[in-house]
Amino acid sequence: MKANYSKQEKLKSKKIIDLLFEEGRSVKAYPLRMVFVETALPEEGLHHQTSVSVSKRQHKLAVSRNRIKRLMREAYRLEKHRIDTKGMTFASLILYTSRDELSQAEVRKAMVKLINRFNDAITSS
RNA sequence: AUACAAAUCGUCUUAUCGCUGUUUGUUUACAAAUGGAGGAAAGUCCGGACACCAAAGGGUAGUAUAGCGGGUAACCCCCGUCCAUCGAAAGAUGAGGACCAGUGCAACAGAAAGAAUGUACAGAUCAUGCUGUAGUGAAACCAGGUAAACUCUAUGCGGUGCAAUGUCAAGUAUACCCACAGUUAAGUGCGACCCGUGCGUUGUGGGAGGGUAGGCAGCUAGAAUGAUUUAGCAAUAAAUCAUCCAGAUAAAUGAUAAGAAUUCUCUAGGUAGAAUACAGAAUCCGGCUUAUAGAUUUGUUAUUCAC
RNA sequence: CGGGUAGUAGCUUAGUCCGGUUAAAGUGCUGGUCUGGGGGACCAGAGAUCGGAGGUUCGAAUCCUCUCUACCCGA
Repeated sequence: MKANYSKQEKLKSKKIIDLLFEEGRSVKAYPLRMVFVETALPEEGLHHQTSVSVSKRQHKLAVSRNRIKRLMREAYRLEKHRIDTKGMTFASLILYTSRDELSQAEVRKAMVKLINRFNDAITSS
């Protein structure tokens, strides 16, 4: 699998995002938190759509929010081959919960941990 | 050495892996080529362009501006200049029209602060607040002061904003629109009020559509940028030549590695370590205001030293 | 993109429109008295240069300009 993260893989539907906050389950790996739900996706041939989010309350400057989101996207791009959806389709949203700005290495390490816990969570259910 | 003014830059290079606009080629997802944040993109404080709202009405109210002259598409902007205040100077700052149109206001002190009146001393006088000085106060004998007090004068301002607006496809209830004919009472649109003006309710005929989630246009070639010349004290304008320089939409512009540059710290051979500001386009321009590590250039002021 | 509200003792509010003598009140805090002690009541006291900067004025919490923070509303 190629290590890219293009427009088609981003979660954009407002309805699915509302569904996530109502019915989604979550796994955590500091400083990240992933909310996910099993649902049908608008794009054909994809097993997983995701999106990233940073709280405006915790990071007031647009510059720092942009930087954190870029780091999260980069980490997801490099590590998404670890995701195993077992043939089901999932939508998810990754949230950043820390007030501090971390380095790329730390975010990537957390992303690996997060994806492993996600795999465990959907296997056990 | 010090201070003042004006202007500029505000990390760079290479490799690998990605994101995104456009073009081309295969083909419907890849490949190649080529673009991809700022001086403030910010605050949203002013002024416009553009679009729609009945035709873009009249008056009142409201609101903004305020020496004089010029610049500009326009301005609460910019330039020149006079005056006032601050500074040793260069220079900086200024909502700087009118209290002989009217109304109001002035704590404390003071005889008296506005249909005013009278203390002490001296002088003058037939006599007297008649004259001067003192005293209170920010302002005191006069038809004073105060308009960032109401107000007056002059000038400007219709409203809403690209989620404007147009268009395409999907699709369902009669709440929508147009034309004609009759009706003029309530009501309602035109930012507020008054005037004025449009609509109205019924019938006939025709067109089509609310809400929801989308695609496309608007959407970036412009009061554009750079250079030169000319006019002008200047702001700025004109001419010629050259250039194309972000268009995302749950929202691109990034990550890693190596090297270089600048600054600081330790040590004094040079190595080692740390840091590199403020901050991220969302219709587009012209300003203002605020944030900003550090670096550079030009001009000017007074003092000292040297020649 | 557009519009609005608030900021004053530790906390909650007056005063701001229409400038003036010591910025007012409740609660909380500190000390004292009453009680064997606590609670409670009573008495006394401290605590603010009015979010920040500049301007107008003789004088500014109040008027004007800029700015910061928090919150709300509309499309």
